[in-house]
Amino acid sequence: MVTSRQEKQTPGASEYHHGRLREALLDAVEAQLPEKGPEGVSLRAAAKHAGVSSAAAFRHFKDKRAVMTAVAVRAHRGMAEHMETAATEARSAGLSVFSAKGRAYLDFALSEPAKFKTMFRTALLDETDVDLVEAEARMTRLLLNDAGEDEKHAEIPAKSLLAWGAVHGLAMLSIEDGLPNSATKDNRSAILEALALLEPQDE
Amino acid sequence: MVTSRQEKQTPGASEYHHGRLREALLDAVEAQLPEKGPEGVSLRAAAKHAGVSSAAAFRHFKDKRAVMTAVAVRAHRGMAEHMETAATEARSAGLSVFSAKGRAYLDFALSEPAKFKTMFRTALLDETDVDLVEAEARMTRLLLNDAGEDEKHAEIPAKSLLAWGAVHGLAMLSIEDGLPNSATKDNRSAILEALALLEPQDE
DNA sequence: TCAAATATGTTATCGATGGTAACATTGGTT
DNA sequence: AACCAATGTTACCATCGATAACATATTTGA
Repeated sequence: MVTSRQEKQTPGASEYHHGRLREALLDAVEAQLPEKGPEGVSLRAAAKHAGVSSAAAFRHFKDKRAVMTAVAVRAHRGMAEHMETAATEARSAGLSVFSAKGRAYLDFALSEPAKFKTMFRTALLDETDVDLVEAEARMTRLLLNDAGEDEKHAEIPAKSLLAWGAVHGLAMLSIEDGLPNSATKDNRSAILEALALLEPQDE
Repeated sequence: MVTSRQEKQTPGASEYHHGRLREALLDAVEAQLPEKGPEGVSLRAAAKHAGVSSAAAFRHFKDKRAVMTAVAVRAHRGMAEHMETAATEARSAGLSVFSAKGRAYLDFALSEPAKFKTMFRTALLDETDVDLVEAEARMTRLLLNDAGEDEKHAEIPAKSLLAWGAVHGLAMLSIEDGLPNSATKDNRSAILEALALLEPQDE
């Protein structure tokens, strides 16, 4: 199932240039991700998948780190949209936005574990990349209920930090098989039950 | 600072055999861990560090996975002892064993981040290894306050699961730079404050 | 005791990988 | 039409994990 090079509109046109190699490479890396994991992906395999030579990737990315960073940006954006959708729906349905976000976070982590891991494999990423910084900031805003809008250096409330850590930790433990079998039987519902304890009940 | 091969007692003895190569290799890998990370360690570098040829490692380990598994076992045991010590001290001092364990978990993660990460990089580990299974079970028992002793398939209380996830997630986020600067300024105290919210206050 | 068996080293080599240099082709600009 | 930047190619390198064939030490047991 090798995705052949994207053809130009003009059928007889030369195929020397790919046309959208950058995106094709990112697609190919994402396709490897579930099976190979964030550290196991190969640029050469991605290039071959895109129907292009091994060295071509370096015309679009400085190095492998730049590729992984772009993949992480994609993942961050995908997760943010997933969470924003869930939050909007919950709001208009009069349900808890808090637990909707938590459920969406967990949903994404469990359904796209490799993308989720990639987002946090900082050793593979260029954390100075502006797109990545922006994507991370968007996630942070989402997780903190846009509370920190006043200033960048606002203190994170302990309760928010706790909730953030809990969803993240349970998601991570779940997808890395860090929980014993008893919890793994149906960890999604068990985790949601645990997170429900954090529901901000008007206080 | 290359650690030369361990000498035998008899000075004139042949140096063809190392004597404790297995342990020396694990030491060398651990030494690489902080800088290279769990996925960045090299068996060849470890062998060179131990003063031995590249292929020698495979006389003591089936493959790289077996090496990383042994490192993870060491890390699990180290962390378990750290937590047990903290728990014992808290108990005899009349302090909260719960928060002592949480603090010890966080301590270990923050002071030995690479070892901590290795423990949860399941893609690198052989999870069928008996030593690893045992070490993980010991950690699980510690985290669940030995509550699950009745049976292996006991349900984990939601509160325990929440606390477990929270410490783990906050530790992970902290060492992977997943928290914004505001929380990173002094994340240890901020995290401990967050965890304090979970203190089981007799209820 | 000493010879065979076993354990533990070594060297040579393989295939895959990320990365670079030198060159080729294309398409846009003027 | 001619140039030039963008984007592709081939050839090559060092490093890595892994294996095979061989060398040496240690242990075992007749």
